[in-house]
Amino acid sequence: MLRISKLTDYAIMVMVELSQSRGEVISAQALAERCGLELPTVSKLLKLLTRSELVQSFRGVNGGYRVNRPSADISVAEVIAAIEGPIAMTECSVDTGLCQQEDNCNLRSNWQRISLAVAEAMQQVTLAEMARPAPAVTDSLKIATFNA
Amino acid sequence: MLRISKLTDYAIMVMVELSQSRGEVISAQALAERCGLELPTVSKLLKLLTRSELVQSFRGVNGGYRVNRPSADISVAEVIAAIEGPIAMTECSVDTGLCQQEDNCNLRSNWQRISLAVAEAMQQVTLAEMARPAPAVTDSLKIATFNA
DNA sequence: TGAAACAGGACTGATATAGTACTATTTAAC
DNA sequence: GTTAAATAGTACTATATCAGTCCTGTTTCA
Repeated sequence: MLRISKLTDYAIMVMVELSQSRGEVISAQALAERCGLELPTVSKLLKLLTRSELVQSFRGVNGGYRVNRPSADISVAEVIAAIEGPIAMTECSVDTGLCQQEDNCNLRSNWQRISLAVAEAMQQVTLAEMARPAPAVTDSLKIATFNA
Repeated sequence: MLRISKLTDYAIMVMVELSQSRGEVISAQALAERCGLELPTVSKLLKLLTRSELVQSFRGVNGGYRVNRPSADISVAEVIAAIEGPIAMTECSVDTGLCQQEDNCNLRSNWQRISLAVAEAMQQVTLAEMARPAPAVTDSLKIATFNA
């Protein structure tokens, strides 16, 4: 169903929560409680988010996590990439040898193009926007025509 | 990584192949050979595609499958939906009770909005386009700003 | 009547995801 | 210095999904 994983969904929740207390250092425990998630799960996410430098960690007593950038500067795409890796729709012809028309298989380049469009869409949605209610449907993200 | 399943990838291959012989009835066996896929796999896909009325099936000797609509009228979104079900990014608050801020949880509506945008993007890409090489990157699918 | 082909469902194995646990390291406070 | 709080890293397990296969039944043409 073309969906992101539960963990990524959680990660957005955690990031939104964290970025609403920007500058403040918050422990994984506190975040878990605020988000209604399990501590081990939240810890796992925060480790990944730290590696991608979306959050900064502080060890020791009174340690925790903090976002540095304002939430309007952090895109959903960044969070997805931190948890799931690069956004791509298919491995398509990665494991080829299958497709007999390999040479004139145009699917691959088209999939890449679609992936790019989706990635761009995600890049334009910030955590600040995720924290607010979505505007009316008529204001939805719009996709320009695919045709050149 | 936000990807469609292998089966959906295969389904696009099969549909592109089928729609290049529009009007002609082609057996699952023949399609499997042309696409370099296993017969059982292709059969499975064709059954799903038939249920979604993307293709028409004919039983008995000399039976097979056929697309009725021209490839320019069939979108990638339709094929994805036939195999994977509706396009949606998250179940988000489907299994809630987790999120303590349920009432003012704005994530859900935003995810729906993003899903809608992605679905629209897929709706604009036709099988005819998938069969051709992708235009230059500068002509990529573009997503208009998320902001109202 | 027999063979070709699809329909439907069930089953199995592989892979990915989700969740958990354990050990090590860091840091502040007393 | 010792202790407790907290993150870092890694490994493990269970579950769910996905991919692939197979079997039985039905339809249709020759």
